Amino acid sequence: MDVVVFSFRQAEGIRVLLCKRRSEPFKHRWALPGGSLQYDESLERGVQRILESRTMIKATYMEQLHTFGKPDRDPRGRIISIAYMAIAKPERINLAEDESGEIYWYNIRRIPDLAFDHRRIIQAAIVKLKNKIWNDLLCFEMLEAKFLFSDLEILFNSLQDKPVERRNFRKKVLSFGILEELQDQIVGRRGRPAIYYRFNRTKYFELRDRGYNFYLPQG
Amino acid sequence: MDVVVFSFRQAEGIRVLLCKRRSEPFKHRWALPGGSLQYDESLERGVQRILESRTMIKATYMEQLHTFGKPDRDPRGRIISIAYMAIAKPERINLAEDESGEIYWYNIRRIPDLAFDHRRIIQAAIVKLKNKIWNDLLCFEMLEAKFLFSDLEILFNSLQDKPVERRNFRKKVLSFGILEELQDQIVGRRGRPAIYYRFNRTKYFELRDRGYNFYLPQG
DNA sequence: ACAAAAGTGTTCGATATACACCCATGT
DNA sequence: ACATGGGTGTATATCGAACACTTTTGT
Repeated sequence: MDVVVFSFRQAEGIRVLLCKRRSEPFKHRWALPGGSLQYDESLERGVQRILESRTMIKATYMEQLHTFGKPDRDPRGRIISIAYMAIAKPERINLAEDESGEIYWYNIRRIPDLAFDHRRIIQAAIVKLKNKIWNDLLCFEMLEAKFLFSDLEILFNSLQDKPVERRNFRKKVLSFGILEELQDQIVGRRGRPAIYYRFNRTKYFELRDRGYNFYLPQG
Repeated sequence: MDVVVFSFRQAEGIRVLLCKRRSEPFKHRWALPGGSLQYDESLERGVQRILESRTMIKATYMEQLHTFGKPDRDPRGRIISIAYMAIAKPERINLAEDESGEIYWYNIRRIPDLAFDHRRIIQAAIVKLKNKIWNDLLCFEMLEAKFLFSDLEILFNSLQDKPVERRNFRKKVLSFGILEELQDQIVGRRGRPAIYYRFNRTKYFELRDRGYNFYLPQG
């Protein structure tokens, strides 16, 4: 199994977690965190176990991506990879200072050469992430509990070429009625202070279950 | 691997191909066509081979659905199923006269008790089919080369409770510019004769590649 | 005062929605 | 003639697209 773990911070953009391989094949190449499923664990538990044992990072969201099974995808023989897509909150990111370590968060626009077919897997995960963010508001899984509207804006912008139109974007997102404005303001920065928002998950699920459509235009 | 094969005919609606199991476990229960992947074949080829050997039916469209891996999903032990969704054209359907045979097309609203977790797999496939039909016009994969607008209408109606509004539906679908009106008319039926249409796949792909959005409203 | 970032309203065009009658054939 | 299924047009409401200036703070 392999996992594509994404995280987001305003300063760094969207990043993917990679591990440097310690053994052949592709020794010293960067690769997705991965490993073998144990006999009696579910797929989800297996992915969690592998991720945590390899990287000490816990995913806050996880979903099956695709199963990759080309006969020649692994030089060791017939190995099928059930790939998962996951999201980790930025507060969990405190390892890996630079690329010289064993683990590193790479910006999705600057992925190095990877082992196996892992580049393809990441591409597939990015496509899925995009869809989920635009259609299912998965964006809120990528933000901290309190966030600024500019965080959201930058998150969306890091997934497409043309930036969103701020006024329309704001209007539409707020119209869903799933954000709570906090009294808190961010200070100590230049410019007008921004308002913090919180995601109301309960309301979101309520609407979702009633078939409400969270599609965001201008994607 | 297991396959959920769908087909459609105006008279019968959307149906799923099921096989009666010949061996334990779940002997004599209905189940999805399935089998084991061979060492050196790709997932797609494996599914095709299994489907054809079990049922003599060739799928005209195929796509990976999901991998099901609960530890207890198979009483024989840890068996993971990579499930595919497929579509067969109605002209391929000429076996299986009734439910007493080995193979039968069951209407998706009248699925019997199934072996393993196959009911879940079918549910997942139906959700995916719905999405694909509404957003990617997968509907045309389910129709014959020549078809009537009423075929389309009935196909859409068999996936949702409220019927589509005929005038709006027609207007929207025609606005995509991917249908060609044929000179042919259907005869020998009561009522005003209907016009045959043909799907222009080339135009469809052209538009698709330019990011055209084939979303159909009122879903 | 100025630079930097946050916030806001309106107009216009496109498209989804709602709705009811006429048409062409077989019987 | 009538029953059956096929085909069509228009008016209204909603929503997406486009667009530029004001506000509030730090320096």
